[in-house]
Amino acid sequence: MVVLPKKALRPRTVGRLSIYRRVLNQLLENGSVHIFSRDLATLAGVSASQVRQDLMNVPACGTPQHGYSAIELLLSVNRCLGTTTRASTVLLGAGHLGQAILAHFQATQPDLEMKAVFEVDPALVGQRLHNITILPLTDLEYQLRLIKAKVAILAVPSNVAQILAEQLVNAGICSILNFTPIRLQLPQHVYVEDNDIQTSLERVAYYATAPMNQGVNA
Amino acid sequence: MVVLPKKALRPRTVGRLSIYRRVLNQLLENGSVHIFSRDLATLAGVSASQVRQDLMNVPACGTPQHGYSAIELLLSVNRCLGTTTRASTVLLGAGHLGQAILAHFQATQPDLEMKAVFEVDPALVGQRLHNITILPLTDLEYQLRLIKAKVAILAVPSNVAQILAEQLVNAGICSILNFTPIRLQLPQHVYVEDNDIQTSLERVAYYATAPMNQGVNA
DNA sequence: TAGATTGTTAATCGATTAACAATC
DNA sequence: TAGATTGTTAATCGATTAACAATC
Repeated sequence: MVVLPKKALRPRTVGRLSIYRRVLNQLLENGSVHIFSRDLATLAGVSASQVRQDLMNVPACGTPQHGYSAIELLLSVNRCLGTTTRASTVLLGAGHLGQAILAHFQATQPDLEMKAVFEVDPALVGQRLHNITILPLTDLEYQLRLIKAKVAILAVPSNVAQILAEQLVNAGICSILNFTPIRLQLPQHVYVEDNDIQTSLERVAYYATAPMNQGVNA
Repeated sequence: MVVLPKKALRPRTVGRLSIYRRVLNQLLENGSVHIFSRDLATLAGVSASQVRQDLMNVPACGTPQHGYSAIELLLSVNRCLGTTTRASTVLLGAGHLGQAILAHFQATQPDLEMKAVFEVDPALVGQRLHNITILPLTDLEYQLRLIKAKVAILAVPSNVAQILAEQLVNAGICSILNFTPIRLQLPQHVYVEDNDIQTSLERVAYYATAPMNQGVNA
């Protein structure tokens, strides 16, 4: 096991490490002490090769006899994904989807800290949601700078997605989780993750009827 | 342009065709008649090569002078993705996320027809949501067979995800949109699309702080 | 016609899987 | 020790990009 100079992980690797982390937490709750790559693979829905390949980035340290120490591996993955500082986060859009996302925050406590919720609908502005006051979108950029927001979650109507995204970037946001079906046109340095429910729906519709013979599974 | 015997499209291709479809609809609303692969590419956030590669599956028929006819291309994509029959769909879980998904249905009318909503919480059972009565999870399999459900959307707590998924498959479901963070263990013939908000959150968190130098964009 | 674009094939790139020496 | 597993490199697979003849 060789420790390389730290390098950015690929998005898919980060996704799988995040899954391994959850599996490990679950295992520890159930009293497991050690785990083999094969078993971790099964629980995470990937191949054993993939697990070992991913763990090269962590880095992990297993033995042929017991595999990996569950607790050590978990700590190592945490260190790799960087739980040290919780990035300052804002949510745009307090509709059903926005509220569902806030509920996720409550339950899972990711490496993010929700600092503010913004909303156009005047009926919602001023209300409190999970202990966070809903702010108007009018002085968005000022507020973002004030709280030094780094991450934004975009759960607003399509027609305002691009213009709001540009304001976000202007105000220093560097990572966006985009729930709108619009493909945002932004500078390269901004990380954008699209979570497009509309496309997801159309894909399950397609495979409900289409010839799905040759194990085309996701 | 050669018409090949129809073959299942790959998930990513389906996703992009779904995006092209939306872009084309928008263009037609704005009065565009023709479109070049390069412009479609820009609007969809992909390369022109990618667009032409995808359109080989449709198939499309463009000219060097005007590119593609927007309306013909749209119809062709629709035919390819198969809008003919709307697959019978059910939603499991009527929490915030479930309600947000139902709202998407209202707005976008995908190639799915929502037939029933199931929920454990007795307080919600019996209520109506977007004109659909919320049913209890007790006689799930019977109800699914009754309405010949083909697609299921899973928006339930993690701890019941696997057991419910198995019931779904038993009752003839062949395509699942999985919003839980659990990786479902199901037979190969079932298409499962994971839309894991928790992982999405952890990924944007990672790229908010991590070295994100070499255009690692999604 | 001249020139830009299409449809398609070839090349590249990245991600996953297989293989295997080292190891406990 | 014998045997199964790790860490790592090589091979494969699939997806994206580049190239270019055909074309309008």
